[in-house]
This record gives sequence, C-alpha cells and structure tokens, in this order.
Amino acid sequence: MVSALKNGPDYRQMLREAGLRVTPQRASIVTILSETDDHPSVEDLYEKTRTLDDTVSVATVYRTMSVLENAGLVRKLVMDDAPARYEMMPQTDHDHLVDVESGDLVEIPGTEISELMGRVASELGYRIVSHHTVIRARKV
Amino acid sequence: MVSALKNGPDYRQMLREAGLRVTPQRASIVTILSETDDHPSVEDLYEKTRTLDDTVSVATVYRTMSVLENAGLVRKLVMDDAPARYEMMPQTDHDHLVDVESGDLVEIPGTEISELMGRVASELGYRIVSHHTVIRARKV
DNA sequence: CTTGGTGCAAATGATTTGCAAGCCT
DNA sequence: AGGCTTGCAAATCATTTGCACCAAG
Repeated sequence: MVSALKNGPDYRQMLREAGLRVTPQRASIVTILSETDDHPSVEDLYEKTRTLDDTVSVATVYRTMSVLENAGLVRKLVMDDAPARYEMMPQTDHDHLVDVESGDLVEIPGTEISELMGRVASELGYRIVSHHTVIRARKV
Repeated sequence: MVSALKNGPDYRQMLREAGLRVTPQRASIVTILSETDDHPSVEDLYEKTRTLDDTVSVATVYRTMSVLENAGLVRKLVMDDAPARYEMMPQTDHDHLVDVESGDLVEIPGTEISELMGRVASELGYRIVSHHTVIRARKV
C-alpha cells in the first residue's frame, strides 16, 4: 500500500484532474492521507505530514481537507464529541463504527446501509448528498 | 401535544424516576423541549426556556442536555457543521435527514435503518450503543 | 502576470469549567 | 447538613479567517 516515490505524480495528477491547483503542501497531505490506513484527524494529519514536509501549517491542512471534500476526493467523518476524521473517498463504499471502549474506528464493509438510506430518503422526495453516519458500539 | 399545565408534574416525575434532582431549571427546560416539535439547538432551547423561566443560563442548558442524554432521556443529533440539536428520546425510533438547502431537519419514520445497522454491526461482533445518523439530502 | 494558495496569528463559535452561592433531598 | 446545581465569566477546543507574501498556471 505504500508507494516507493514520496509525493509521487499519481497524487499530483489526482489533484489536477479535479481541477485543483497542485501545491507541494497539497501533494504532501494527500500522500500522507492516501498511505494511512486509519482515519486521521486534522491534527494527526498535520503531524504526519510535517515529517515529510515541514512547510505545512495546520491552517493549510484544514483548508486542504475542505477543498478536497468539496471536490469529492475525501470524506469527512463527523464524530460525536471528538474532532472530525478523514479518509480518501473510498471506491468500495462502507460505513463506520466507533468502538466506545477504545475509540477505534472500524469500517463496516458493504453498501447495504447507504443503499437503504437512499431508498428511504427517495420515498420522502429527497436525493442523498452525503450521509455522515457514525455508529457507537461495544464489543460483544 | 401541548400540556395545559406549565411545568407540569409529569416532567418533574420523569426526572425523578431517572434518579435526577428536580430543579426548576431542569423542569422548565424539559417542558420546553417536550412541547416543541422541531429539533432545537442549545441556543434555541435557551431562548425559548427563558420566556418561561428567566433564571436559566446557557451553561445550565448545556449541562442539562448532557445529564439528560446520559440518562437516556434525550437524544443528541450531531450535525455536520452546525451546533448539535436535541429531541426527547423517541418511543418510535426514527432517523434524520437534513435538507441541505433549507437546513430543515426531517424525520425519517421507521426503524429499518437502525435494524440493519444492528444486524450488520453484530456480524462484526459489536452491539450498538447508539447511532447518530444524519443524512444530508436535497429535494428532488 | 494574475489568481489562488500559504503561514502566522488573531478571531470565532460552540461547548466546558472554576468558583462562590443557593437549593434539593 | 451536605452534596449536587446554578450563574457568571473566564477558559478550552476545534476550526476559520485577515493579511501580507508567494507560487501555480
């Protein structure tokens, strides 16, 4: 999952295709977010990105996440009481579950939940823009 | 839906049964929240409650919501970008949808969504504690 | 060049908290 | 009486923004 090239052209291209300017900061942030398998907060992302590129500021991480979210490249996970977390927009849709004991974020594979939501919303005359669902659960 | 008695003993009792102290502030806040059919934010709640009892402070509304949530008497709806909203814990379960145009909060009747979540979570070895699901959607 | 991006620090907005006084049980 | 609650104001936390400078296209 880890690319050999730091800041490889793949990420730059992804940005360019979305019609966004490619800055070194954006490339670094996307690199870090892409190669991480947990769901980092802005603060996490900031710290990790800094090890790769120390010109990045927190403000830029916030701004970048916002831009990427609007471009549909990343998904924001709104938490109940903790700062938001982010993931690259998944190709295989899934939902999330927070382990209330550990705080871990577990991915729920499968697309059933959002399909059902879409169906139910359309019965009310709506089309889903996004659904920010976080399930709090405890190990059995 | 609107009770004749302001601050009726029904709400005081509801608090007492939950093992909570009954203060005039709590009674007022619960009265307002119970008799409202939208999903007020703390600020909304504070303003409305003030018309009934001007000794209430915002801090107390926050503290009361927190206490009531822990007692399982109210449900907190975590929004994406706006302050949290609250509703009395519904007997008939339902989910929520935010109209991204108007900001309106629409209730999605039915229990299918949370049933599916529960089923899917249990496949991962979890039992749901709570799920705060808010769907952002746009009118068709 | 020109527009948009960035760092820094200050500003904002929501929610929390320390403290002294007051009320519920 | 004694501990939980409250109001007030100050504090915290996450996120946003103004501004002067810099860089991508």
